[in-house]
Amino acid sequence: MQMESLVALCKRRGFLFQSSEIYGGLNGFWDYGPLGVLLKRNVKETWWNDNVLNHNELIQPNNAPSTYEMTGLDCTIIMHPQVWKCSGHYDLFHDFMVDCRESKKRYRYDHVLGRYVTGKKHGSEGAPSEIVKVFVTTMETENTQSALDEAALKFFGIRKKDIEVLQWEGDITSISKLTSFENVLGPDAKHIGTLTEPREFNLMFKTTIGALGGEDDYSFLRPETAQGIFVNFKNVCDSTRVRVPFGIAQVGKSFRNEITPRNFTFRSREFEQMEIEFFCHPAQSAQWYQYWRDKRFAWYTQMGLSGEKLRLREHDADELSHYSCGTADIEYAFPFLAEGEYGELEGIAHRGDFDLRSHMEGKLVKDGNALIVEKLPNGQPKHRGSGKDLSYYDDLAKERFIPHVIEPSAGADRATLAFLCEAYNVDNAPDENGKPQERVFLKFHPRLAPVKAAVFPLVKKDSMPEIAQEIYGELKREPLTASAVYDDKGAVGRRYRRQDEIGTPYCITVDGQTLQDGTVTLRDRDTLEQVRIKKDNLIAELDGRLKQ
RNA sequence: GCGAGUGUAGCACAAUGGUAGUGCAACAGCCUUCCAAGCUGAUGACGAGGGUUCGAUUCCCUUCACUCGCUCCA
Repeated sequence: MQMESLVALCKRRGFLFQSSEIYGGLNGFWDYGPLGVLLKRNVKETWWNDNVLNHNELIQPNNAPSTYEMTGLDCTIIMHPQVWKCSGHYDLFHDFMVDCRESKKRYRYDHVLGRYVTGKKHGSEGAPSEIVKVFVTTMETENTQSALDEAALKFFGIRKKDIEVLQWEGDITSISKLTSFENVLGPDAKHIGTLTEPREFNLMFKTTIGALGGEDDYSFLRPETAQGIFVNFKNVCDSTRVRVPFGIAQVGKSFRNEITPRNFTFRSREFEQMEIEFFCHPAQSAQWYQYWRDKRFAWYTQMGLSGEKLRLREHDADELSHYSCGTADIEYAFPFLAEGEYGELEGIAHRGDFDLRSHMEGKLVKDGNALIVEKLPNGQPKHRGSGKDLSYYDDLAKERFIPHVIEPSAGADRATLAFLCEAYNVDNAPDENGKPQERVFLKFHPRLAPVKAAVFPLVKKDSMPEIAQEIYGELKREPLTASAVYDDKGAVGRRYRRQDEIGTPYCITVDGQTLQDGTVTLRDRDTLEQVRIKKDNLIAELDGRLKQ
C-alpha cells in the first residue's frame, strides 16, 4: 500500500488534517476530522473498556498471578516543575548542544573536551605553511589526551614520530569555557570553525505560570502521562480502598518537542497516550510483567492487526533503561518504514520501584547495581524528592514495601494510524454491468469503525425514504449505532462505495420487498453479501454483529 | 538541525512572463428497483512574504509545509 493514497483518503474523507493548515501548517501537529475523531475515540474507548471498565476484579484472568483491581485518573498537563526534575526528564530532556556544519553531527556542549595546540599547518597547493593555534577537541572521556594527539596529528598532517613538534597549552577543558569557536576543530571535522554556537535544546515544552510570571514561574507541558499517576499514588490508595496489586489507567495528551517530526502522525509533538501503571509486590513483578506484555499484545491482534506486521520485541539487556528489569515493545510494520523495519506502538516496561522512590527521595542515579539519590558536589541532593512516604502497607501479610511498577504505555495516535494502515484495502467489485472495478475499503474491526451502519432507501419513491428514515431514527437512539448515517443521494451502488471507503461495516437498504414483508437487506462491507432481516430484529442483529 | 526534491480547487493532474484547464469528489436538480463515475446547473485553486518587471502562478530571495536521505529518538 502506498502511504500517499492513505494520506489522501484521510484528508479527502475527513480523518486527519494538518493542524493550522490555512496558515501553512505546523510541523508535528495534526487534527482529527469528523471521521477521525470517531475513530480515535473508539480506539481510546475500546482500550479503556477492555482494561479498566470491563475488568472484573473478582475473577482471576488466565496467566495472571492473582486477581487485581483497575481504576483511572485524569491528571493535569502542567504539573509542579519538581515532578520533572525528580523523574529525570528535566536533566535528560534539557541540554545545550552544538552542531558541526561539516560533519553534520550534534554534540552535547559540555561533553566536547579539548585543548589548545600550536603547530605548522601546510598551506594547500603551494601556499606557504603557517603557524596556527587550534583548539582540538574530542568526545573521548577516558584517554582524552591520546585522542587529542591523534586529532592534532591528522589536522597538521604530521607523522606520529614528529609528535613533539606540537606545543600543547593549558589544561583539557570543555568548550563551554571558550568564548569563541573560531579556532575550534570539531571532534569529527577536518577544518576549524565548523561548530555552531551552543543552542538550548529542550525536548519539553516550557511554559510560564501566571500572567505576570517571571523566570522562576515556569513549568513544562508533560512529556508523558505516567508521572501524574505516580504522584497521585498515595491519593488513590487513601481514597479508593484498592489493594496491591492494582493498576491506574490514564488517557491524555502529552507533548515532546521532537527534533524531527515525521511520518504522518507517527511522531507528533502533541500526542495522546494510553497508559497503565500497575503496582504489585516486588516478588510477583516478573510474572505481572509477562501477564501485561501478553495481554497487551493480544489486544492489538483482536483489534485486527495481523500476524506478520505486528510483533512483540523484548529489549536486549543493554537496551534497557538503568532501572528496568525488562521491557518489550509492541511494534507494527508501518508502510512508510523500510522493508523489515517496525515502529513502536506500545512499550511494556518493568520499572521496579524507580518512580515511587524518585518522588520520595529525589532524582535517582545508578550506582553499581543500586539506585541512589544523585548528589551535587556539596552533598545536597541534585533534585530533592517530596519526602512523602509512598510505601504500601499490606495489613494481611503485615508487610510494608514499595510496590514495583509494570507500565504498559501505548500511543493512541500511533494505534489509530496502525489501524488505518491495516484497514486500507483494495479489491475488485463488479459494477452494474458486471465489470470488475477497483474498490477501496477500510476494513476496520466493527468496534473501531467510525460509522457502524448506513441506511438507504433503494430509490427515492414508494415510501422507501420514509421507512428508511424511521429505521435511521431507531439506530440513532441506540448508543452502539448512534453514529449511523442516512443517505438517499445518487445510485445505491455509489452509496455503498462511499461507505466502504470510510469503513462502515454494515449497510441497510429498504427496497420493494420491505413494503410487502417488512424485511430489509443487511450488506456486509467485506464480503458484499446481503441477508434479509425483519426490520424489527435489526437492532438486535446489529448489536450481536458489532460486539463480536 | 543538515542535504536533495516537491508545493496549482477537497483529491489526482495540466498549461502559461499577459488575469489558469481537465477528471473525480462535493452541492442543487433530473434519471435510477442492489453495488461508484448518465444528464443539467451553480461553486471552487497558483502555500506565505518580499524582490525583478509595465505586468509574476511562472524568474530570484526568504519563509512555511510535505517527501526522501543523514542526524536524533526518553
